[in-house]
Amino acid sequence: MAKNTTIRKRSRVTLQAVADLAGVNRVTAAVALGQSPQGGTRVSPATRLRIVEAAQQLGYAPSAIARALRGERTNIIGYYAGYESLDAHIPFVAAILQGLQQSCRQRRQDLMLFGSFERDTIDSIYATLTSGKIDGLVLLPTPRSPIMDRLFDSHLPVVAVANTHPAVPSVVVDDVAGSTLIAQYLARQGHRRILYRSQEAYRASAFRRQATFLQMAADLGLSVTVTYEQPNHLLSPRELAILQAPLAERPTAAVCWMDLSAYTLLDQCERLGLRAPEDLAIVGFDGIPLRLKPARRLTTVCAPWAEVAAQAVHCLLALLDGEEAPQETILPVEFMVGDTA
Amino acid sequence: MAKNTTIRKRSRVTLQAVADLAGVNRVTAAVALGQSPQGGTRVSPATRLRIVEAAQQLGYAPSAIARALRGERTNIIGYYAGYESLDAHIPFVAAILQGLQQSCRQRRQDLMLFGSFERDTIDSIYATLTSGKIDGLVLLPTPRSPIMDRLFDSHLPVVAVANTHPAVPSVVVDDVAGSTLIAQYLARQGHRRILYRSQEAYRASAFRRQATFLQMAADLGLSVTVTYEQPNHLLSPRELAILQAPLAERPTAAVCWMDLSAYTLLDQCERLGLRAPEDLAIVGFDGIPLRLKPARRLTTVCAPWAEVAAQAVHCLLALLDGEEAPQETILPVEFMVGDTA
DNA sequence: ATGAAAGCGCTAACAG
DNA sequence: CTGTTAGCGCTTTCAT
Repeated sequence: MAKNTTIRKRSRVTLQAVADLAGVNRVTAAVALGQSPQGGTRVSPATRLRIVEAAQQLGYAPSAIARALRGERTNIIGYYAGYESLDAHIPFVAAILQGLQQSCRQRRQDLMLFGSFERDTIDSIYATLTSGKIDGLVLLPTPRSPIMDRLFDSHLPVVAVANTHPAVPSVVVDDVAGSTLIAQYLARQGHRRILYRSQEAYRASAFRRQATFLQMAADLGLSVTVTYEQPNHLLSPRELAILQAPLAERPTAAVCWMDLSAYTLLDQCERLGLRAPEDLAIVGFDGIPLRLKPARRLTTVCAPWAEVAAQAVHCLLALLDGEEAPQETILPVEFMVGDTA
Repeated sequence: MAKNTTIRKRSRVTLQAVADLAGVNRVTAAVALGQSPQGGTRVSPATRLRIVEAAQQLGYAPSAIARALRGERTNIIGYYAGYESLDAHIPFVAAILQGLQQSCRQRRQDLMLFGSFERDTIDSIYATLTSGKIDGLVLLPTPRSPIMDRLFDSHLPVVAVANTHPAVPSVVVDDVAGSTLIAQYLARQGHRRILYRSQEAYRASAFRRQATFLQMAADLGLSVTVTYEQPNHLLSPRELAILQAPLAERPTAAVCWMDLSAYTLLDQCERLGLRAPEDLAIVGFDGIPLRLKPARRLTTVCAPWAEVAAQAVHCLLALLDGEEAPQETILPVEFMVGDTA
């Protein structure tokens, strides 16, 4: 019952075989079948027909590898997100992947995904990335991946997404506008004491959001306390203390640097008996439409992450074609009122 | 202000360059640097050292493309899921991607993702897949992709995940055990009239779940009505009618062929004023732990999809190494009681 | 309109 | 221990 399978060794149908069957030279076949410049004039219609038929009959498929070796271009682009950041369960990641996948297909590029584990050495990752399989890399700069600096010295073209990096062109969302909208909304709702929930590691984007928010809040006369979430998004002792302070001192709203952080806060607040938005208004940042209805519709700033990824692919291809790419592309965001603030 | 970037043309450091610098022949350098069989004995320690230093100095990275052309092996494996089935927002897909990514990294393979649009022709997809960039393919057989049959005629090694396909080895979860557990649980809870929510298109796995459930239900004396969900998982008019029938006729439990379907049902029931589980118990199938707390904790069968993907990679690599692969690998599932049934 | 030559970067097989 | 030869499949350039 347990039937097993082995494979016959793959024997590729080569251009030579097609040429032989059609009775012409390899080159003639190549020109007839490929999308060469002189394709139209070079081969006579009759020969071309013979060649095409031969190819069809043999099931010829050109070898992308040979082409790549010859042409210095693989038409593969890579995505690398640093340690552990390739978890597609995270809506942000899923959106990026979606955008990459679609734009790659549109531009006839193949997409290669690179993950890595903690234990992988920089050298091994660097080697993988620069082995020549990919023409260029879309990169999510993360603080924990010191690979970045190595990469920027290499000759591999790189475009950053979501976080800027001084050394390469990047595609980001309008963190300034997003944070401004949040501050204005909360001020308009009458909030005066705000908790801003940030994160330790330096990320350009998170930093911009925070800096902008603090600036705007100051302008609007809001008082802000900044805390830093723990790695798992859980509440730190300090955050606990702040949230359980006497009513008159306690913040009435919390702004989180990203949605996941906000959802966790929401969850923890429920356990503490704090209702949102009555006891604590909660706002996030990301706003990806979810397949699965989450427990609460978060008030947040919607960022077009898929579009960010798509733009990054376009930039990368521009670079590869020797064109210029803008150092920073900023995509607009939209404020979205949910039921948590 | 708008600084722009172009790239210097990539000029690869070749083996020849390293050899020249070290004052040896290309081949000697190749042997010294590569993981050749005679690596240990062939090159003298002194020469090797010179070569390694030269390589380091020049920043030599071997060309994976050239190796692939030479060795008939790219060490890239592909994943293809048919039209539109590469949406990482779907937890199932995310889990598969996760499993692929991790196992690929472990086995030192690179992972290439193939998506496709409705408008892509079979030929173009087929060409992409068989262009020689990948050594083998992990495939999610879906009813809407007639590419399958073409692929199985090609020489590209394929392993199917989630759904069996007669032509290739496959890795699936234990649909029989899962459906059995569900039927037994519902019977034990005292349910007698069940709605089984299936789907039209033929999927081996969905079919197994349904057939098993019907069989078990019959054995347990449950009466089952089968409906087929609409493409968007929404309720069909017939389903509406059934759910709103008089209390004495109405089913007391609904079993959905997959979680997404169950979540949608849950959502719709709320709107109809049907509470779960009091008015209608709801059970799903998939059970992927979610990052975002969903509105309800679904009662479901947990399937180890990431593990399925990992196993598929192992199978594929076995095939590629000329070994045998089991025609069908079945991974165990686990029944998980949530708060919807 | 077609063919011949050369070479992308690498490595297995055989000399020396 | 090291070098030479040959060729993976393709395409660009030059000659016919």
